[in-house]
Amino acid sequence: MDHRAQCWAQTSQFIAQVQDIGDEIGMPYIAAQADLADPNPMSDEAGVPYALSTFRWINPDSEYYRDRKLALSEPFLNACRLSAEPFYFRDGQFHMNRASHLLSSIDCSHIHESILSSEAIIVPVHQPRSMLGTIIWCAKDAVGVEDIFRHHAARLQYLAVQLISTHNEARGRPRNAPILQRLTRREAQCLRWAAAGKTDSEIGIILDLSISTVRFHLRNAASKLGATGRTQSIQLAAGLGFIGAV
Amino acid sequence: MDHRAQCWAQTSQFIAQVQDIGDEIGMPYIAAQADLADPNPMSDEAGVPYALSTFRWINPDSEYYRDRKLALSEPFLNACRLSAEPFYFRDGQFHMNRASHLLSSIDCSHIHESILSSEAIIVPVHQPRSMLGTIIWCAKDAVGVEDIFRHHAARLQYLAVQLISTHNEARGRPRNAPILQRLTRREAQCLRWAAAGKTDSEIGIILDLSISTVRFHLRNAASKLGATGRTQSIQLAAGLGFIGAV
DNA sequence: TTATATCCTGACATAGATGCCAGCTTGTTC
DNA sequence: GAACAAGCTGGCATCTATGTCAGGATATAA
Repeated sequence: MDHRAQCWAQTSQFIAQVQDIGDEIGMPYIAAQADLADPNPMSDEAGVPYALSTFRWINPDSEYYRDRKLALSEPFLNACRLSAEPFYFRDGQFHMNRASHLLSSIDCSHIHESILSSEAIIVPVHQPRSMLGTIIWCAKDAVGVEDIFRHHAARLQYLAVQLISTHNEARGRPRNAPILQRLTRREAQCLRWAAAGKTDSEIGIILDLSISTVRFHLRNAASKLGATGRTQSIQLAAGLGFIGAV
Repeated sequence: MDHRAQCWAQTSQFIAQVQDIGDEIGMPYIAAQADLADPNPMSDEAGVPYALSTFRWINPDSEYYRDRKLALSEPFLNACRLSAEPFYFRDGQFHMNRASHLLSSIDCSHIHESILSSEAIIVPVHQPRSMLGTIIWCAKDAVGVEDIFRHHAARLQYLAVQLISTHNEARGRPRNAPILQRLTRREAQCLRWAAAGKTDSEIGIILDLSISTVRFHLRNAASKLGATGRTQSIQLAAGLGFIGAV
């Protein structure tokens, strides 16, 4: 058995575990997406959505997984974009194990109309190369999600990360980079300011370099990253963590 | 007590937990960095590095945290860039709970010279907005990291994510976005191809649109993201998971 | 019907990025 | 001293992106 097939086999084991743990904790309705930017549902090797083959949903008749706005309700997705931690949904709000304002700005007022669930545990999965996925465990009625979350968040998160990582490796997407050359200090600095939208001449002023030098460093950085042009450099460097926070 | 102070207080609790669990599992030497792109060590509210105030290191005299190449040995960092899952280091190689080729291309031949540890558990923490952090638990001598990893990886990962998230919220970095407008299908498509380094006219050919239309969508996307210019749009969209995999 | 959102297209001028050429300094190693 | 790497700078021609103006098509919901 070659490696890809092995990854697919491992993936279906993780899929089963995800459903099992959902049944165990009383939140058996599950939505999963390895890449939120992908309009297609997350599917197995044969192209069958896991939502068909394994995962159950609150309303079994709805092809919820085809309309991602319904399944992975927009506020849930946006919350995933902003949080690295797992969190849960109850009483129309997001919560986690600590006091946080990260998710307080998200408008949840229309969730109940689109997702027929009162309580849910959401695990965002931020991945290399700027890929973002999520797994959501839902309950139909109130099951005391706060306690469930406190006891199982760590397991759920680790399982979610493993499933999505394995699934991605099986799909060969994102493509794994063969080499990783070291970026010099100057190259990283120029990239960071370029990502902030600065022009070459602005970067030159900021770092006290001439335009030519800024161009020199950006060119070298692009070549090390295997990128063609500034935008792709930014995309690759950001996805590998070379750029960092604003 | 205001929210930021609360986050700082919570952060030091997590810091203590990280050291405690390290002692408990027999891997008490710890290196942490919330943002790999930040040349400064991870520090508390007063600016004192956690490496000074709390964490221990194998050689207490070395100011290892000042030289990140030494502390967070280059191959460790590069492995973090490529993996969303926690993994461990033993016998000069990286391993995880499953068969994976993700980290096999990384050259580890010079690790023993720079990091005086034979075994380590590495938890990469991929965060929103393209920030990447890590926490590394090390042992001086062999302690059977394989079993430790199998039993504690989930706890370690959840703790690492919580610590780094709280620390970032305390620092107010990355800045939390107030609003998140929905990107339309076309806007997302144009962004994706722009991130791949395509020019407006190339995107037009790919999506069968005129250059004007491509420009129209990219302009709208930039305005929704609060970005000025194409490069910043890419950086923001990538960091929020709108672009996805190659 | 009237909004509203999404989507589509064109023209023009200016600023910026890119490809290509060349040369310079500084420090290290042999 | 010679050879080498890393960093730094300039000029020039061309392509690309951006700002600003204009117009219209289609569909869905109130």
